[in-house]
Amino acid sequence: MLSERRLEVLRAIVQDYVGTEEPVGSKALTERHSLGVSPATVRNDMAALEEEGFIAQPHTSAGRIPTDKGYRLFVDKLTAVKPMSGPERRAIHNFLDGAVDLDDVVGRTVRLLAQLTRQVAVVQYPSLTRSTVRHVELLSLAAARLMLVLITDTGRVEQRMIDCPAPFGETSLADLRARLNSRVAGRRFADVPQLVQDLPESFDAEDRGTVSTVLSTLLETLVEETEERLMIGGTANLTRFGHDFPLTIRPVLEALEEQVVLLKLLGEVNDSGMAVRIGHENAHEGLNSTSVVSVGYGSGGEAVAKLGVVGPTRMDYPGTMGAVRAVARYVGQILAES
Amino acid sequence: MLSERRLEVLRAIVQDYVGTEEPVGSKALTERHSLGVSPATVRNDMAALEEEGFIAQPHTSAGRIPTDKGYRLFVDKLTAVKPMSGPERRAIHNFLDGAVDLDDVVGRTVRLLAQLTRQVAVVQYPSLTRSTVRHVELLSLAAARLMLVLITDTGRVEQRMIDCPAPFGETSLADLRARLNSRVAGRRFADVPQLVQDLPESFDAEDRGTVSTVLSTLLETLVEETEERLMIGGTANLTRFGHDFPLTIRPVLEALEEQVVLLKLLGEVNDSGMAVRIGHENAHEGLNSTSVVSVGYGSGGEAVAKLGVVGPTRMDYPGTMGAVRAVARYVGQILAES
DNA sequence: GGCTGGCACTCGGTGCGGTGGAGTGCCAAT
DNA sequence: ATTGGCACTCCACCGCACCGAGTGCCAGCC
Repeated sequence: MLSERRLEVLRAIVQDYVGTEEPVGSKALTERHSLGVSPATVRNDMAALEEEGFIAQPHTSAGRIPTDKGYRLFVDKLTAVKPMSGPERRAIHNFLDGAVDLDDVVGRTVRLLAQLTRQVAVVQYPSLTRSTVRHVELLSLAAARLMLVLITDTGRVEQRMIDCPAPFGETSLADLRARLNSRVAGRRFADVPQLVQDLPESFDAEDRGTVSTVLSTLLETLVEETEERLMIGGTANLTRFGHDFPLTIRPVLEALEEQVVLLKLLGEVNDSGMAVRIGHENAHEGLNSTSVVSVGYGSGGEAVAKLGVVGPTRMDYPGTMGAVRAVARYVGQILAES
Repeated sequence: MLSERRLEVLRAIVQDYVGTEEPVGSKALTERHSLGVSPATVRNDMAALEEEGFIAQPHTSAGRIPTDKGYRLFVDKLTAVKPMSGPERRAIHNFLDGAVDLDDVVGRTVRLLAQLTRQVAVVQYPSLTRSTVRHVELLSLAAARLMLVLITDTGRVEQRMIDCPAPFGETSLADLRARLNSRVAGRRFADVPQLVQDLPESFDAEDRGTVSTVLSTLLETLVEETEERLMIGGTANLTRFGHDFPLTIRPVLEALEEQVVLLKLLGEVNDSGMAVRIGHENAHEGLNSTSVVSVGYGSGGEAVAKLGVVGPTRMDYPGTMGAVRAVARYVGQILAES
């Protein structure tokens, strides 16, 4: 195992490198941190750290930079989430509090997160399958044309057009609406399919076709929308990194445009409720030089969606994690209130 | 006025520069285009064009590049919109046809446009004020809690929570819903305010407060949402330009994140229904080295929103304009069908 | 054994002068 | 009005030397 001081050296290297964006040498380290030892000693420690794969040098006779493995150790053992200050927390709350609807909440969250972390922010809309149904509405638009509107407890609304196989009377419509709602209101979307399974049977033969159509549209909606929506922002922050970066920025922007990739990115969340993926830990190779900090958020105790930040592996992990956690917490509150 | 041949030279310069991204010289021009004159003659023409401000040289003894004014002349007089080929048109239609709801239509449109033009695509959601009301729905969520849902003929849906000053009975609710719809359904959103003005008066005193609250929420929604929503995509395409571009790309990304700027960007549309803003013609200075091609689209004859493309001034104008026009046309069709 | 100062070495970054080539402007001739 | 010829300009590229930060290693010291 590495000695205490060597870990301290690694921590110092990470901190300095994050700050300066330049490889850090032994002399600079001893000057900026009171390690109580000479540069020569630090050099020995660095050699050991390099041997173990925590740091690397871009070329002989340059300073060291942390490897993905080094950042991993730093995040896991050498640092703690940095909490937001009181004023910051208030500002977050105030900013989110003015939102008028779900789109607005998500939009504000993205902007806020991008601004706080000065990185790219990604916010997933509250998922349907993990939400509960607040209300199902059926509107008659024309003789054989219906509109289905789904409303979740998180304020999300989905709608679909339905062409009925046969005209559907206003009373049948009211009937279906009432029965649907009594069965599914307040229940989780995931449970809807089995809750409505036997519904067509209780209708007259002539209406049964339409009822089935409506139900299958409803179920389709649940499936399609499991492919979640999300919003991103702060892409301009990408330009703050590496001066080399046509090469760096291109694949990142490309990855950010693919919903599927992004959703995977937010990925699983660990014990403490927060996930940090560093460099090559991200499956998508365009993101091999970025890190992702993500966390679930929700109106109640349970997570209904995720949000996170994408930035260079060389990022301020404690600060970023603090901001992400704080924002998630307040978004949850806002959703619960609405 | 400039002679015919000089215009021809300008056209050749624009085409070559767009293709090669490098300043074009007199010799290269005569080789790649059959102008029927010698390089020396072309040099004279170039000197004249430069005198008039249509082209410029980055430095003495380099080739010429078109100025904004040069592109302007090119777009206005020297070229025509390039129509899409049959297969391309079919592909566009097929791609858009699979959309399940408005978000999906807009999302697909953005991706399509970005891919066709290989530039940044911007698509505005159909505006509320220029749409007509399909239906207004009022749902009772709790004793004194309502949800207002607005549905437009373009498939857009807006919802708002309403806290009532007093409990509101189911019959009153049905009454209000019916009266509201009979007044506004099929009418333009812009006309709604005056159509509902006298509605509270026809209700009992006890319900009047709630009715007013509902109406004011409705009107607020119209106002807030006049601040339109939009979607952008294809930002990765920005990296294809100028190798110099931390400086170039940064302000563009920043501008793209500001809704307000973007909406202004789509701007007015000229006679032919298409607007082209070149370089400094864009008010926002981050976009001084980009051009914007925009056009209105709509389900009927009338435009309900706009879409467009943002790219370098050095872009393929005929092709881009063709793609933008074609996409707008097909999106209009899709919206009309739904 | 671990820490330190000293020292030779490596290697990327920077500044400089020379060269080549593309492109221009001008002019005299057609 | 067009053209070929010609001198000139200036950027891009190349090789070179130099500088300095940083390293690895070693001998000495605690």
